[in-house]
Order: sequence, then C-alpha cells, then structure tokens
Amino acid sequence: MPELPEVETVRRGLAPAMEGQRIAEAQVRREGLRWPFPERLAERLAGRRVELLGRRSKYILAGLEGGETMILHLGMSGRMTISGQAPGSFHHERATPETHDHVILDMENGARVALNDARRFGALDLWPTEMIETHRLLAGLGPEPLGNGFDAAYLAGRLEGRKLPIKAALMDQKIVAGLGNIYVCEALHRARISPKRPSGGLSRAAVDRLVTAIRAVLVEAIEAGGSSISDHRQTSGELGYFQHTFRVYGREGEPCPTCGRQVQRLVQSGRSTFWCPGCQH
DNA sequence: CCGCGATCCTGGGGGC
DNA sequence: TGCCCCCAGGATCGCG
Repeated sequence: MPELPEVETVRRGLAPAMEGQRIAEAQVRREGLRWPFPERLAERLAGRRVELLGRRSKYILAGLEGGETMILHLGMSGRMTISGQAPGSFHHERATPETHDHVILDMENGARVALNDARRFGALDLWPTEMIETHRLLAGLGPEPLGNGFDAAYLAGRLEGRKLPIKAALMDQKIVAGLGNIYVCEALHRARISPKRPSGGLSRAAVDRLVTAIRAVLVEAIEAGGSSISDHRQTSGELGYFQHTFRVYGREGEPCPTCGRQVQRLVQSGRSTFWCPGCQH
C-alpha cells in the first residue's frame, strides 16, 4: 500500500479539490472493498460539505458537515484521481470512469474525485467525528512518526524485552503508525541497524539513530511526492519520485551506496527485506 | 501474550 | 500470443 508519505501526498493533492467543497453527487459502484461499505453510502455523502481533509497513519480522514468523518484507506493498490472541469466552467462533463473506479465523488466545483483500487484491499467507512479515534481501524494505532508522541524514549520503551526482529517491530502499526515495507527498510539502512536484530537488544544510541532516520526518510519522501513502484500516483496522475532515492529497497545485488557491498534480500514474516550486510549490524 | 503463516484480490512481469 | 508461476507498498485472523 501506499505508506505514510504516499497517503500524505494524496491528501495534499485532494485538499484543493475537496476542502470546503460540497459533494454534489456520489456514485458507489460496488458493495464494498475489503469490507462492505456503510448502508446507503451514496445518499449519505451527497450534498455534504467536506470541512477538513486530514490524515492519521495511512488513513485519509474527510471531516464532513453533519459530524461524520469519511475514513479512506488505499490498501495496497489504491489511488485517488481528480478529473473534470475547472471551477466556473460551463460544461460539466466528467471523465468516463476507469476500470476499478469504485467510488466517484462529483464535487460542487466540478472536480471529479475517484477512488480506484484494483486489488480491493482498501476501505471506506463513515464514523462520528467526535469519537473518530474509537473506530476499529484507528483505535490502537501507535503515534504518528512525525508527531510529538514519537521519540527515542517512547520507542525504546516499546521495544524493551521484545524478541521480534526490529524490522517486524517497525512494521507493527501499534508501535508506530504509518510505516510499511519500503520506509522500514530504508530507515534501518540509514540507521545502520540490521533488520534481524532482536528489538529489545538495541542500544539507546541505535534507537536514537533509528528515530532520526525514520523521521528523515519520511520527510524526504513526502517532499518527493512519495514513491511509485507500480501503483502509487499523485492525484494529478503524476508519479512520485522518491523511488529514485532508495538506498536498498528493491536493489538486491546492486552496490550499497554507503559501503559498496551488494544489497541482500531476505524474507521476514513473509515480506521481502532489503539490507546491506556491510554497514547494517 | 508473542510471533508467524495464511489469507483476502488483481495485475504485471519473467520464463518457457 | 499464451500460460503458469511468482511477486507486490497492508492488515487481520488463527494457530502453536
């Protein structure tokens, strides 16, 4: 899936088209994605203004007029696209729906926003805004890695006594929210920590480096519009370009940019891990 | 509680 | 051109 930087890129792309705008009409073209959509979804969205477009972890949160929030998750292959006429245009023909456009929102300003998700691992739900943190998908999420609640003291506390590999710990959304396979691999490389190290065995200095590396890689990736491997697109349809900056992810057999040793691939918890045995210990 | 494997689904790419 | 196999950015569930 889009990880935090990709979701943040999508949120920023959607904001000008959606924030402060009313949803003129909604089309719901299937019953659900990973889970069934809420009852009468199209009717419940139509006519409502999007007051705020936010993000928590990998979820986009659209705060709607009337006290409900639309929760959007892009799964592994989800995209949000914007098409349609510029505001003020006389004609309001919208683009023909693409394959896998599951939900289409026609905004009052003429923009057409579509949720497209080939693999259908994504999700969309509605939940009362004032208790948004109690939604089952959001309850239990760890702190935002770019927020104040995430620092070395916190992370060290969560890793203490745990035997699972640090790679798996960082993938656990209850420990820190928003990281996925790409940015975990990249952050571990930057921090020079082996993905196989038992979580509880890291020195405080290593945890410090890890927190710094996680923050840095996320900030840089957001600035680059996220990473496009196969699915991620910015709302404009443009690719992200952080993938050109990967030091280890997807680079098995290539020289490590730090030490020149060949980047290795291993499988942990069924997922590929890319790392450099020369500089990660 | 902990850690891991299987699973949901489609599509793209490589090998034959 | 086609088929088969493998792989994929996620998150949940159930097992030992």
